[in-house]
Amino acid sequence: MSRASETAYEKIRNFILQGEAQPGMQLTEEKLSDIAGVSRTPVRDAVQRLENELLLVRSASKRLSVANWSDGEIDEMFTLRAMLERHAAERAAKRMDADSLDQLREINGVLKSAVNRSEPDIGAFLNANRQFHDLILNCAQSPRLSKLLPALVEQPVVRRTAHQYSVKDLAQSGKDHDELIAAFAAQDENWAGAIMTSHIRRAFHTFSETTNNGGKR
Amino acid sequence: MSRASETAYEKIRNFILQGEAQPGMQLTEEKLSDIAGVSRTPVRDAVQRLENELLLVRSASKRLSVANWSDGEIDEMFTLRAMLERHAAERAAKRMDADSLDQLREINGVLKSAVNRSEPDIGAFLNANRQFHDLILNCAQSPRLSKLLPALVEQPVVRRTAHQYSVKDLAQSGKDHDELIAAFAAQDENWAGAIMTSHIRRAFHTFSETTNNGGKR
DNA sequence: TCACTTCCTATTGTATACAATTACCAAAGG
DNA sequence: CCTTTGGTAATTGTATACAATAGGAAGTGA
Repeated sequence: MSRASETAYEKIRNFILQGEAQPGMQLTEEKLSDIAGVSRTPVRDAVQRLENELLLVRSASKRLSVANWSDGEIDEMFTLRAMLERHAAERAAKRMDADSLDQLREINGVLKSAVNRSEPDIGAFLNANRQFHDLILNCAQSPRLSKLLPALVEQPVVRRTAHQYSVKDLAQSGKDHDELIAAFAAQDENWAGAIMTSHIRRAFHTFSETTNNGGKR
Repeated sequence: MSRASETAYEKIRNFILQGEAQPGMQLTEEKLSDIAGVSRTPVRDAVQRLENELLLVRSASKRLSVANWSDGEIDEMFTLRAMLERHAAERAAKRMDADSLDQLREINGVLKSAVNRSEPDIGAFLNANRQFHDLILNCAQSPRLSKLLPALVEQPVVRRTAHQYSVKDLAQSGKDHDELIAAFAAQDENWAGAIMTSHIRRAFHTFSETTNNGGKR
């Protein structure tokens, strides 16, 4: 995307995710253009994107506010994400080529080395994890899916959990990826789909525990 | 949404769906603002929405063009739609109240009366059908789902099939709705989900036949 | 005190002018 | 004949001014 529009998106997004904005907080386009340092025009572009990702919501009278997720809605989000990522994994398993497999292995290596050290590097972990899932999504070769999924991934979760992962959770993620790679190598779509499903379920479980929302499904 | 922005959305959408625009055709924001009769500002809003629905696509250099779906992509769209609508039906089955049930019955009545006449009223049928599915989506009470699904429904299909439905297909749709209503009344989520899945599959099959794309899955 | 009306203000929506980017084409050089 | 390079026109991106609309506070009457 264009420069101002993109920086607006990123700055507003960080503003929301990294704690400066309270859920439910009212915002105006002008405040956001101050934050982003650009005029309202690109801000409006960014806002529309963030509305699609449901990070921002508009009241009946067009007023903007920061989304405020209920536990039930977060649960639902993980459920949908599990459905769609499973589907992506299934498609990817049928379409995976040797090059992509190698890349997956490499990314997974980075991910593990970020975890296997005295002080795990959460940033590097999250980054590699994202790359891993993005690559699978690409291999699925579905433009629709590529539009739908990113709006579901990560966002409302990052702020609350980024510094709360346990080493055990991080290690489990690496193991899941190992299994996924094996499933892709075997071109076994059912296996890949099943692993992906439980992978996301685990992510939800981790989320529920670290945020003490009861972990009910 | 706002007036100009909304009319722009509708006019451009009609322009695409009702045959004036060829798939792959290049467009400019200025042409679109001529079509819509408003300035570029609201047009850009509308374009962003239509990009999300994948009716418009942007080339690497930001040029706009009308989407051109391959058979495989349309297939994929129906698959995703089936997944999400099934999920919506399952949730709706657990949350359906007496009022909504009555409304569903009423809408279904309208739908059938649009079909059971010497000259079926396709417009009325499509309208009632849409209302039916929208109501189910509302009952599912999932903001995420309500964002994701509408971008998948109907669009790239309407133009090619609107006047091609057979009376048999239309009648089958009414029967599916009967079964869905029964499943909702019984609050049987598995039943509702199963019916919805085959309902969408049938829609895809009908689509494939009437467009002679081979109907391969 | 409560409801209702009426302003004023804050906020969003739209148009337009201008800046920046990109494509297109023609001319030059190999 | 092909490729490259420059310039120009077309197109998208951004800022700003203004219009329209919604919210809220102050005032009025019962």
